Amino acid sequence: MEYTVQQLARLAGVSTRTLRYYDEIGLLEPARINSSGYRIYGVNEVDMLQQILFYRELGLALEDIKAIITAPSFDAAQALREHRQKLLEKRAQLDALIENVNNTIEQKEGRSTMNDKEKFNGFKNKMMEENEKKYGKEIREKYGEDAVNKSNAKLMNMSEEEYRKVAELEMQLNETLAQAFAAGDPSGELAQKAAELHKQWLTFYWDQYSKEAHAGLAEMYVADERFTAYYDKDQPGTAKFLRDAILIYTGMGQRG
Amino acid sequence: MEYTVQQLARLAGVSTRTLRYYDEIGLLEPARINSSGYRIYGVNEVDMLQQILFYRELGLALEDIKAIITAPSFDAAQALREHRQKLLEKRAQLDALIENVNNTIEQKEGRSTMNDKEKFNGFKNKMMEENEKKYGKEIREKYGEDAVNKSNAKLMNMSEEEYRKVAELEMQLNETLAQAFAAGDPSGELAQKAAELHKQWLTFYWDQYSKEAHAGLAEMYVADERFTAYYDKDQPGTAKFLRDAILIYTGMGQRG
DNA sequence: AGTTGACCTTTACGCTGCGTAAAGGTGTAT
DNA sequence: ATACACCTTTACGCAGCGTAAAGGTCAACT
Repeated sequence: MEYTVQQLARLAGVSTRTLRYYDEIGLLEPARINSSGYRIYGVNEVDMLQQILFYRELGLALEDIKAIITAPSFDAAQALREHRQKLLEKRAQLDALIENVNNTIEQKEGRSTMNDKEKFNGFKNKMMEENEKKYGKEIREKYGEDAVNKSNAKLMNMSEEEYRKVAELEMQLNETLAQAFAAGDPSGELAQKAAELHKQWLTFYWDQYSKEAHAGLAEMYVADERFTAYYDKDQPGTAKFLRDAILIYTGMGQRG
Repeated sequence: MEYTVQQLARLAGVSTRTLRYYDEIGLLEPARINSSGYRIYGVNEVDMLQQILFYRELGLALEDIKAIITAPSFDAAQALREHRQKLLEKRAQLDALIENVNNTIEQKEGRSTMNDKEKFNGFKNKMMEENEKKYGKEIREKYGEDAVNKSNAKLMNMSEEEYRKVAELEMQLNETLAQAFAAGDPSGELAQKAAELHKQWLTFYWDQYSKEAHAGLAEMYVADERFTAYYDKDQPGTAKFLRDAILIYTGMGQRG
């Protein structure tokens, strides 16, 4: 099989510009050029491109990818380790940045700094935790025997790292939700993103996700005043808004 | 007070190019231009620049900074929250990348990398791990922002080969130290060799070595009982002995 | 044969935040 | 007068393409 730029591009899910660029920098040259000057790629090039895209997804620079795939004796694992080193340093920098930004925001808003536990507790308080478990019981009856037990086990079993992640997810969710609420459209991009974040957040507590259960919980946010109070604490109507967004997200809006 | 570009640049610790660029994009224009076309900055501009650099350190785009500082009614906290959102997303992406890279490395090396637990269990136990991190925090304060982050990154990044090396170094250190302790003289050849080995061992964990930090750690070996307990586990007094040897080795003994 | 319309080509600017010349004017001390 | 430190503007380069612009090619339809 032979392919023109566009055919290969479609096959691999990249743009034709990308392929021309790869040709330009000598990363992936076509098998041959036809009489009209068209780039013609063969099967080998398809394989090469797969490789290239694989490494690209790992975030390697094209120059590094070139070194890896053109020199057969090149130590790819070593290159990856060096790459990982860079990524880790980047993340460390990001962490420091986020810390600073957090502190600045808190300072600007006149709040004091909190430690992890306070953050966690401040977000979702004990009451909400109880509610979550309580709702879990209903899931258990509806969606399987030990879903709740697993959920609890999952919670108890959270490492500090996971703990941090879930707290972070919650922050993201709250922010996105607030912005989405301001925008006003539960089917809008922001609101759907909030629903997505809510799903991700849920998966920390629920062992298995289902659209039905997700939509069910959304309904409870409006039906149960304790949930409502929590989500409405800054902006009244947020719980309802979140429910609508989730119903749209799960596609369960038409049935209830 | 009035300043030329270079004077202001030196004052603020940026390049003159940066100031000209900020002028170019309208982020910070000089108070006036003198008859020769020189940029002249006044006290207001100094204050502005401080603000700009503050936000720049938080990683905001110059365009956003411009919005914040030029529009007095602008909600800086809101901008920061949106910025944080971006940072959090970036970090989530980075985490995913790192995961992928880790998996790829493992696969390529056929299980020759180890996870953190495996790395640590071999030689330093959990307690020492905590201590290392704890001391790391103090380094961070004393010797630079991200020394610790880099240190952790370095550790995560160790290949099996490097891991073996550090384990071997530790064995050598322990043996040499035991012999030196038996000999009794911290300035003696064996003790100094132990100090040297200790230094080499440290460089696996610290991104940059300095005599000051080395001597500081040595002091902590005596000051902090958890360190002491670790080094004294076979022969009481070993921690103290190692400290003395290191102080002599680093030439920092006279100051403490 | 002519004309679409979908494809192909090369050239080149734009994005971010400056670093780094290059080519030339200014200010001041010697 | 000369040297030297300072100032100016203009402009390329960096990574990895997106996005025109200006123009050939190929198959199909009128």
